Amino acid sequence: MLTKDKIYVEAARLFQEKGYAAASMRDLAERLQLRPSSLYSHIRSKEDLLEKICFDNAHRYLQVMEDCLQRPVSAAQKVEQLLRRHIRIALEDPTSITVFNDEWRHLPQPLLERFLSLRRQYEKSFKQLLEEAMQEGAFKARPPQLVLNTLLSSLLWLHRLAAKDEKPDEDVLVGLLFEGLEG
Amino acid sequence: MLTKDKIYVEAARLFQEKGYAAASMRDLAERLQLRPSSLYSHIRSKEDLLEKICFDNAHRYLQVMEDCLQRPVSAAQKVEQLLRRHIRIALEDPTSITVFNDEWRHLPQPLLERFLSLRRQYEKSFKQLLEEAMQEGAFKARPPQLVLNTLLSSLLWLHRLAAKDEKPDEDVLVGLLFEGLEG
DNA sequence: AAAGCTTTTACGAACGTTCGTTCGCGCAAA
DNA sequence: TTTGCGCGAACGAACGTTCGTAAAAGCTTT
Repeated sequence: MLTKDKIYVEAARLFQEKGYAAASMRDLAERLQLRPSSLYSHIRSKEDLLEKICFDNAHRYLQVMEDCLQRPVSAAQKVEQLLRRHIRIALEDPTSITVFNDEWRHLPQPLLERFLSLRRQYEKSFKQLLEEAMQEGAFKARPPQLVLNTLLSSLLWLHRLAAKDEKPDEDVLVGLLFEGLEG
Repeated sequence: MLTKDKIYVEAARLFQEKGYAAASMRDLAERLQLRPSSLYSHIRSKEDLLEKICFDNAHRYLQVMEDCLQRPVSAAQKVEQLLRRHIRIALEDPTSITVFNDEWRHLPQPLLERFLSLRRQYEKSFKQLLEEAMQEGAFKARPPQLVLNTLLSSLLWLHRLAAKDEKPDEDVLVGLLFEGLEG
């Protein structure tokens, strides 16, 4: 594995454990058995590490959203597929998801604004999909904005459970979330 | 208002905005129109600020839990009351709740362990209450541990909405969460 | 395969900055 | 006269990062 990639992986772990601001480049170097200055042969700055982790995951979620939207199934089924893939990501890669979820606010401008824009785009798509499923009569829960928020809160909570090794079963969780939607 | 109290209030705001590690005592002093050194006439350290905010809120939640548990009503009604008071706290005081919720991990040992112990105690009571309501047949959603986590994730997400001034209506939210429980 | 050249990587030392905090002084209220 | 508060100055520590150097690795030409 390339040193560069190792740095990104370990950085995600470190940011997860201590938070971006409390994590130091000297911490990071020690974990990689390097001197602090050596890091800069591979990366440009600490902020770059955060940037890559945040945007890679943002694009990952947006890609999943795109995949689900263009499937030839009902809106409700699209939502289910979206939930499943969301759950899988959070359970399989809790480390970088934690950073994506909790540390993005330390992005410097103008990256912060670009990141928030991607996030709004994702939430907008999600909300439209929920509204579609409601119009189909598949979901009774309302209003869409609040349903979206409770769903997202549960999905973005998963990485904390995964980090504690309390991974819930995907089918059970999907069942629980769906029952709440069908009312 | 006493200077000391002003410091705690402003510290909570600052920690909310920047996170504990990224917030500096010089920031804090400037917002209070004081020089950094003057802070230390009133407080002992930055860590003390975090400690007070975290533990005050932990005790607040535990007090609410105690109140709800000893009411002479059904378990399901206790849960409803608990949700309502939870929601009210998060919407009315999102600032200190954010710190309580996101920044506790920067507590130094042994405070961290004491804090986590309070948290476990709270979650244990909540879970027992949910199980009771399930035995009464009021709730169909299962398993208790997962229901607890989805509920807590929604409740502990509220402060983010409140901070964005998107406060949901209490009755609507309780309705949504309860429908999910009743299945 | 050996030699020469280029690029990549690791390093020690050090830079300027910011951090939390301490100290002693002066002023104002009690 | 004591007590409490605000302040300027300064401390040592930790921070992200830069720089020049030297060894290592890769490539090209013999």
